Amino acid sequence: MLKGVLDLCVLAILSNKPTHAYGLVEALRARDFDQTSYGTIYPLVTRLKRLELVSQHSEPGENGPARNVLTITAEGRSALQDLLPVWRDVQQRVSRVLDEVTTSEEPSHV
Amino acid sequence: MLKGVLDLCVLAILSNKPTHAYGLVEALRARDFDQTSYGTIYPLVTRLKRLELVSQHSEPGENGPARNVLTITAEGRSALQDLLPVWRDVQQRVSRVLDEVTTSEEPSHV
DNA sequence: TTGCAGTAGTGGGTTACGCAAAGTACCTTG
DNA sequence: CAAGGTACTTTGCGTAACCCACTACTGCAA
Repeated sequence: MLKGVLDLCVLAILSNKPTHAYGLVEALRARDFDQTSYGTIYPLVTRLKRLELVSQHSEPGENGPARNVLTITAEGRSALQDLLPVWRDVQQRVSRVLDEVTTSEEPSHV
Repeated sequence: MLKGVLDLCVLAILSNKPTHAYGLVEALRARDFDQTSYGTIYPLVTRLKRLELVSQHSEPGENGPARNVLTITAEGRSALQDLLPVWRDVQQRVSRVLDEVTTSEEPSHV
């Protein structure tokens, strides 16, 4: 249902600017997705490539080996636009259920 | 990371009033969790029982077989209170990443 | 008795995430 | 030029969640 939010995040980041997988991990970690590791991102990227939502091309590394830079495709942007409302929808549904809790709880402490 | 939101929803509903598993499915479906099925809820409930977050007692069914009514335990309420901020946190992190998209996208077509 | 609606439960398949480890290419230093 | 460090890539395994399909049982109505 809502697993795959990482896909969404990766597409979002890529829609800003092309990045290589290693950079994606750094970007996500900088955004408080601390536990995100290479073992999570690389298979995810492979999946996105297979679905042709991102394309990959090699660039000579500035200080290191060549980098496989990932660029979001038109299809990827389209998928992103499709997924955005899905996420917002899930978010709303969950929030609505959770609101029932706080409403029924007396706001005693805190 | 955020799979398991259903657990959160179930706990939230149970915190309002005790319900049997069958009723949980109905409650969730009424809240637009359309694809939620018995095969999803029953194992989930079993898990919650094993963790002692909910307790179960049998009640004579009004129109049908006896119902196994689920009640949230104190431990369950505590877990719920712990999980709530986690969800809100994930929600915020994701939203922040996704905001980068809409910000960088020019609002041309719809 | 048959049939149907309400209720309970299980098993399998798919997929995603996290961990850990390893392998490769480039640069720097000695 | 050799050694080591760093940037980068890749893979495999384990765990767990969700969905689907199926079975089975109870009670009531026709």
